[in-house]
Amino acid sequence: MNLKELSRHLNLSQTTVSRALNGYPEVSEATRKRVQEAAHALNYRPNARAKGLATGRAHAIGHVIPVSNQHEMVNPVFGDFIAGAGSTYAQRGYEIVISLVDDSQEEEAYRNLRTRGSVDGIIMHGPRMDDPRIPLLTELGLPFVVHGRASDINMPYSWLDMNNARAIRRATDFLLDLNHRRIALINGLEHMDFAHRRREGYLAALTDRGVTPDPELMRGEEMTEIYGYRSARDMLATDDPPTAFVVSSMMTAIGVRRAIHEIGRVMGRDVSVITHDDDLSYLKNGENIPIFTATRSSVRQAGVLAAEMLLRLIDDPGQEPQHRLLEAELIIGTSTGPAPTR
Amino acid sequence: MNLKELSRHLNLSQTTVSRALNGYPEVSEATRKRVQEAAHALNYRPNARAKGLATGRAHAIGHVIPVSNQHEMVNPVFGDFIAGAGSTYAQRGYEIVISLVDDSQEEEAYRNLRTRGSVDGIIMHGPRMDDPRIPLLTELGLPFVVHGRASDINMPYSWLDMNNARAIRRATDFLLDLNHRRIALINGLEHMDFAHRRREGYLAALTDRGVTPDPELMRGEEMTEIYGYRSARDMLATDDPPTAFVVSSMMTAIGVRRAIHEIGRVMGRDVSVITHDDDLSYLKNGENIPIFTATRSSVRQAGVLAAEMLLRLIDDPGQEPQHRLLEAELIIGTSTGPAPTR
DNA sequence: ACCGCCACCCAAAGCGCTTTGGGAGAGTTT
DNA sequence: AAACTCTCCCAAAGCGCTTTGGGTGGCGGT
Repeated sequence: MNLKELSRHLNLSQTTVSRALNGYPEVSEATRKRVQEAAHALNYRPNARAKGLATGRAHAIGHVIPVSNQHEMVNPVFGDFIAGAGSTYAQRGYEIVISLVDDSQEEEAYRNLRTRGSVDGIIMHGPRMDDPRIPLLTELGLPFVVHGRASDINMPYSWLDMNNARAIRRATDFLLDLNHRRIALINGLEHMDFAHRRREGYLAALTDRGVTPDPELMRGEEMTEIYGYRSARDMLATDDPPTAFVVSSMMTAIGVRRAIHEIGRVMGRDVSVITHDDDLSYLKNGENIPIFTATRSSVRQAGVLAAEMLLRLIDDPGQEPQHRLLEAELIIGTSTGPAPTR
Repeated sequence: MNLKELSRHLNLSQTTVSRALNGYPEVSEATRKRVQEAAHALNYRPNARAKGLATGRAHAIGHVIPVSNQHEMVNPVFGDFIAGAGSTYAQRGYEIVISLVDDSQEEEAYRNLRTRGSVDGIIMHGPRMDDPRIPLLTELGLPFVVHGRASDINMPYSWLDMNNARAIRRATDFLLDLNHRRIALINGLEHMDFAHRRREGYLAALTDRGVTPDPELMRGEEMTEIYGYRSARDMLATDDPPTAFVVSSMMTAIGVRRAIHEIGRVMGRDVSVITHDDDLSYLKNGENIPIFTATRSSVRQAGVLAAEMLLRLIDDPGQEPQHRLLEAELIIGTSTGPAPTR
């Protein structure tokens, strides 16, 4: 059932039917109703491609997610982010187009989305410190919102970020207040902007209290469980082990916990752990009593807000770039306690 | 830059340019080369919508993922599956369109994808026992592949599944061989087909050895960490606690482990745990020595294979429905050991 | 010299929608 | 009654491609 058939069926022109369905005023309410009913009854749905061709709008949003083939990883955070964004899109009738793209050919992917016209806007994931994608997207002229920021880029662009520096700073301060001085940082890959900022927050907290950061206590890798385990195990086996860990993700913190358990220590008593918690749906940080003391910020919510921001940008393109900085909440769990006195 | 401009630039007709670029034989190799070079130089890329309109093919695959709004969960397995499928699509120039859909309006979503013509085929996720989507998709006539199966549906359709029954049966047998008799099953939601089959495998293993299944030792919920923790904690606190757990996901097994630790028991010695492992990229089951004894089957690989199957179906639609049953591998880790003698 | 056959190329129609630029008829002013 | 003004509706062009149905010129065969 297409427009032509429907209009013939109604003894109306395609113009009128199209207008009736799209809410234009040049059609009487009586006919509009008649058209709508017929459309519903005959199960008519406009063809998306034709509509797109005619209007120049794809009614779709592109999410390009970098898949570094060395790691073969897809960020676990992505599922929840997209779920949040998706709920916003759904309300507005937008589709989600996902491109999984090898690091090496990201530029090509973005250009493709642009020139092939498959999307009206893009959400960019996983920005690095000096991310070339930002100037590229700006040049392409396609509306986009960055989930995160890029520290070394100072051209204007729209972003939505969590205050990583402050969150980790608070976390570190929390441990310092508990008299910890040997505090390890189990960070994400530090060419990623969020990880860089977290490190800055960690360092600032330490130096402000006159604690000299120890390179032996700082790591930055892909945030797997194994990585947390390995890092904690190694660090705890040294002569001067950390008494506390600041960890970049729940998944990794679980690995840290495993290492602590393995050597018969008790988390929260012998060794403290504080982690960032993205509030993932399948990995909630406990129920009433949180497992981990954590800085919490819902990535799902970030998805909702980023999508709203992008749709605003698409709706009127003349707008200034928009920004939104989310603050993490500090959740006190049972994984932290005063530094053990020797 | 569009076809018209490009062809004018080359002093050729649109027809010839189009044919040259799409590899039709009616054009001399000399002109073809000339056209290709110009296209590349001028950064020409055909408009996807126009191409789609003309050919009737969207060059996109739809993934409709159910988002039960009661749970507000997006399956963590999804990220890896889509990464696998995406690598296949990328090679063939297909895009991924994702619809996140509330359980209640799934039918509408599928009909939409069909009649709006945004995709050439669909991969269906999370089939339930008697899933109405299968007859619906068959009726719609859109090629589709189910990731999983639906036990109560006996019409033909294409699917790719893991042998859930056998995997869990092997897992249970493994524990029985170690002399465990009080074996708990921490399953997924049992209206999901995979969970149903796992339960069948578990029950078959027990009854074959003359062990009467105890309803107190069987649970089925959304596979979060918390759920694993809570279930194990409760069961271990009873008068006749299980000595072993069969768990449906790594995430949940981690929760089980937490409960075991919490009461000061040692996993693998006091309490055994065997889990299914989807081999998720960010949650690898250890490195050389697996943490958990597990039945392993890569969901990423499943994504690759399902995508290939679907593309075959799209390429020649006259084909019979295809099937593929993957077997899980049994990985021996340190989380299992002989049943403690009282 | 004629015919037929390739090899190459082209004009134009068509995919299913939106949108421009009217146009007919009823009602209102003057 | 003529001149406007609305209100509703329509025909046709256009979005950027593919594809149908030729056309043209060169070559070999008779």
